[in-house]
Amino acid sequence: MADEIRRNMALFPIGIVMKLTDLSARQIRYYEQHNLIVPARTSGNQRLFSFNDVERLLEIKALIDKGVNIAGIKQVMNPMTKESTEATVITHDTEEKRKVLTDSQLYRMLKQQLVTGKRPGQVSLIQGELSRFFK
DNA sequence: CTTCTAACA
DNA sequence: TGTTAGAA
Repeated sequence: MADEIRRNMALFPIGIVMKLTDLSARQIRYYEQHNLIVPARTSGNQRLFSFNDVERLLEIKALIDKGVNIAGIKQVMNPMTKESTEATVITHDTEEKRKVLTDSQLYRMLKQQLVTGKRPGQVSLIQGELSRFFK
C-alpha cells in the first residue's frame, strides 16, 4: 500500500508529461476537461501529474491511436459496474441512448484489443465501426 | 522560460 | 487538434 502512495504522488509538470507521453499540452488539458485524468494543482494553479496520471495518459493515447473517441475511452477507463443494457453515445454533437452489449462485455473486449491487438473473431472497435456493436 | 485559460484567419 | 494572445 506504500507503493500506491508513490504512484499517486503529484510529481511532474505538464512539460515533462508531454515528453513522457508524446502528447501535446492541448491534448493533455483536453483529456482532463473530459475527466479522463485529474492531475493535482500547485498553489499557483499549475498541474502536477502522478505516475498513475502518466500511465493513464499512455492508455488514452493507445486508444486514440486505435481511433477510439472520447466517449469510447470513457467506457474503457470508467467501465460501469453493473450489467446495464444502455449506454450514452455521442455521435456528431448529438447524444443518444442505444442498446449495446453489457458494459462489462464491452470493457473486456476493449481491454483485450488494447493489450493483444486482436480479438476472437470480431469487427474492429474503431470510430466508424463502433456502431456495429449497437442494434 | 514554463504553464494557464480562452478563443479561433 | 493546432495555435495564439495575454497573464501569472
